[in-house]
Amino acid sequence: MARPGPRSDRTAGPTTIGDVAAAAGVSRATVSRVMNGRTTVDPEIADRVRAAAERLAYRPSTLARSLSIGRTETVALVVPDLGNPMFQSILHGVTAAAAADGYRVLVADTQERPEEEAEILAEARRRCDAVLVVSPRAPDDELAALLPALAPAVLVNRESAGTASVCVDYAAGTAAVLDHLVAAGHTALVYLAGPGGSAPDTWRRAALDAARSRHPDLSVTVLDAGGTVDDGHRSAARVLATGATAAVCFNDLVALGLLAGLREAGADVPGAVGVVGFDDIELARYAVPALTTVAVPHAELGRQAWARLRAAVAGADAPETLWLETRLRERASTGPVPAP
Amino acid sequence: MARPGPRSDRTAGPTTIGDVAAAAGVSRATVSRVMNGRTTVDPEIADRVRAAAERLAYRPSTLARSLSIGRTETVALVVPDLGNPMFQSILHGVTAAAAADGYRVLVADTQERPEEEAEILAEARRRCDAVLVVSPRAPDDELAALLPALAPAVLVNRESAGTASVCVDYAAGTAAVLDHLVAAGHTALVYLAGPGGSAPDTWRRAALDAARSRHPDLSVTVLDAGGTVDDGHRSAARVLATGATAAVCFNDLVALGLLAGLREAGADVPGAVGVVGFDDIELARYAVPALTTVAVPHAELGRQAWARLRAAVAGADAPETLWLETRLRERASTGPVPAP
DNA sequence: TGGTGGCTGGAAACCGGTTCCCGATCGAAG
DNA sequence: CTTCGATCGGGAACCGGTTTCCAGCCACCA
Repeated sequence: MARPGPRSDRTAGPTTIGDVAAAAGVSRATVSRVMNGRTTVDPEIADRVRAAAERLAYRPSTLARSLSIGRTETVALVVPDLGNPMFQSILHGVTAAAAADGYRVLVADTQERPEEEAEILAEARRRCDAVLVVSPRAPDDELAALLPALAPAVLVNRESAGTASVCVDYAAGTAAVLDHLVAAGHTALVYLAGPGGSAPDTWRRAALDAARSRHPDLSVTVLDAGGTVDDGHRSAARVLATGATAAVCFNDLVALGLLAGLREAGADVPGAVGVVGFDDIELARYAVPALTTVAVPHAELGRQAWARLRAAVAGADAPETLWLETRLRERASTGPVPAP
Repeated sequence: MARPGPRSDRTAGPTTIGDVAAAAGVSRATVSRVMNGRTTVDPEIADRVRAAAERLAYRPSTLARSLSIGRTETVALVVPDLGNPMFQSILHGVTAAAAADGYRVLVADTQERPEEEAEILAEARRRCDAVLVVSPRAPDDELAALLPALAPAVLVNRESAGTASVCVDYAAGTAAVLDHLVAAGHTALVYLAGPGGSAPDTWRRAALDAARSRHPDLSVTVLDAGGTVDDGHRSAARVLATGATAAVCFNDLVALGLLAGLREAGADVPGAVGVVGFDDIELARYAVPALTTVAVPHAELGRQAWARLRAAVAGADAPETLWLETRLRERASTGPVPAP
C-alpha cells in the first residue's frame, strides 16, 4: 500500500492524498497529477479522482507541496516598525500585488531593535521564497554581509551591490521642497531630521547641502527629531527658537506633530512658520492647515517591489535600482514668507 | 547512506541535515537531537555536530521541520482592508504579541470582496496553525458553516458558537457617547452608518435604539455613509441638511472626513455641529478640532487575540467572548448644544 | 562469569506531497 | 499476426526534517 495510506486507525486528521488515492482506487501519483491539471490522465479516471477529492473535502497540504516543489509562494516583508503608516502602506501595496499572483505575505517588524534585525531577517527569509527588506538601520557593511544569505531579496530605500532595490527619490523631492520655499522667499529653514543613520535621512541631508550651494543665502538648521508624531510635537519650541520661517520634516508624522505643537504654542501656520512633510499619508490633506508634503507613490512602490521580488524568485539578476519620483503637493501649510 | 545525504554532485542548495551529519560523522538523527537540545547525546559528539553545523552555516529548513512536527509556528490574519488604520493596529498588536512567543504572522486582505472571503480564509489557514478572522462581511450562517474547517480560529468583533472571540464593546461605547451628548443638551443627532451588515455597525444601531428608549426626546437619524475618509467627506451636506446638532460617525476615518467636509461647508465644529468618531486612531487627537472619539484598546486587543490564538492552537476549548471596554475621549470636536 | 539494566546513537518509518522511471497496454503499421 | 511506438499510470525515490524502535555497549551485581 502506498505510504501515507488511508489513516483507518490513526486519529483522523485532514484527509491526505493517500485517502483520496485509496477512495478512487488509484495511486498517489495519479491523484497528484489530476490535482495539478496534468493532461496525461484518462478523463474517466480523472473524474473519479476529482469526485473522491470532492467527497472527502480534500485540500492538498501547502506545507508538503512547498517542501516538494521547493517553493512556498510566500514572501516576507520586514519593516522597522509596523506602527508607521508609511510601512503600512507598503505592506498594503505589496500584499495586493502579490495576491494577484497567488502569493502571500509574511510580515515581521524588527521593533527598531537593530541587534535582532539579522536574525529576524534570516528567520523570515527561511520561511519564504524571498524577502523584502525595508530600510533597516543596519550599517551598510553589515547589510552587505547579510544579503547573500537572504537572496533572493529586494531592498526598499536602500542600495547594496548585487541586490535589487526600489527607492524613493527623496533627494529630488527635498530639492523640490527647498526650491519651492526659496522661491516663496524663505531663507532661514529648519530640517527636522529623522532617525540617525537611515538612508532616506542621509539622502535628504545630501539634498540640503546641494541646495545650500545652489542658493548661497539659504540657511538650514538641522535639528535631530526622530520619526514619530511625538517627536514632531516635542520639537515645536526648538523650531520656534531658531527663528526659521519654515520647517521641513522627516516625514508626515513628524510634520503633523509639529503642527499640533505650533498651534499649542500659538504660532500661526503658515503665517509665522511654514511646515512641510514627506510621504503624503492619507491624513496629510485633512490636517489643519492641510499639509504641504512630498507625495510618494505608495501603490506604485508596492507594485514595483513585488515585480522585483517576482523576478528575483525566478532567478533574474538584480536590475538597476528603480528610483520612484515624488511630487510636491502644495497645500495650506506653506505660503510666502511673511513680511518682516 | 542516510537519505538526504551530502549533495556532492547535485547543484548546491542550502546545507541540509544530511550534510552536517556527514561532516560530523554521525547520523541525521543525532544531528536532529543536538539541534533540538536533546540531552541524550554524548557531549563530545554534540560539540562535533555543533562545530560542523557552524562551519557549514547550517540552518534547519523551517518547511521540513513544520511538516514533520505538524506545526508551522505561524498564524494568519485576515482582514477586509489593510488600508484601514484600525486593522493595521490590530496587525501591529498581534504581530508584536506573537513574535514574543516566536510566532510569525501571515497577512491577507479580502479587498472587501466577500465572495472570495471563504477561499482566502481557507487558503490562509492551510499555511498556518490558526487564523485570526477580523470582522468579515460574510453573513452569520455562511461564517458558521466556514468556521469548523478553519479551526483553530479566533474571531475579532464577531461571534459564532464554538469559536473564541475578542470583541470591542461598541454598544457600551455608543451608549456612553449618546449619554454624553444628551447630557450636553443635544436631542437631534445623526449616525453615519458604516458598511452594511457588519457586526460592529449592528451593535452600534442596537445601542442607538436602546438610547432612544432611555431618552424619549432623543431623535437619531441614520444615514448610510461607509467606512472611509471620503465617505465622511461626502456626507457633510447630508448631515447639515438634517439639522442635527451632532454627528456620531462609524469610525474615526469617517469622522475626520466629515470634519474636513464641514469646514469646507463653513460649518463650525463644535459650534454648529459636534462630531464623534470611534477607534481613537493616532491622528484623532491631532485633528482640528481634536476629535472626540471612543477609544479602543488596540494593543490590548492584539495581545488578547494572540492569547486566544495560542490557547486554540494548544487545543483549548473556546472560552467565553472577551468584551473589551472602550473609553470615551472627550476632545474639542464636541461641546454643549448651541443656544438656538 | 553471566545476567541485567541503563544509555547512547543508528536505521528506518513518517509527515504529505511531486516526479522520474519504467512496465503494461493499446492502436497502428508492416 | 507480429512489431513498433506512444500513452497511461503505478512504484519508488525524493524534498528535509523528527521520532520510534532497537541493537550494542558498558557498568554493576550476584
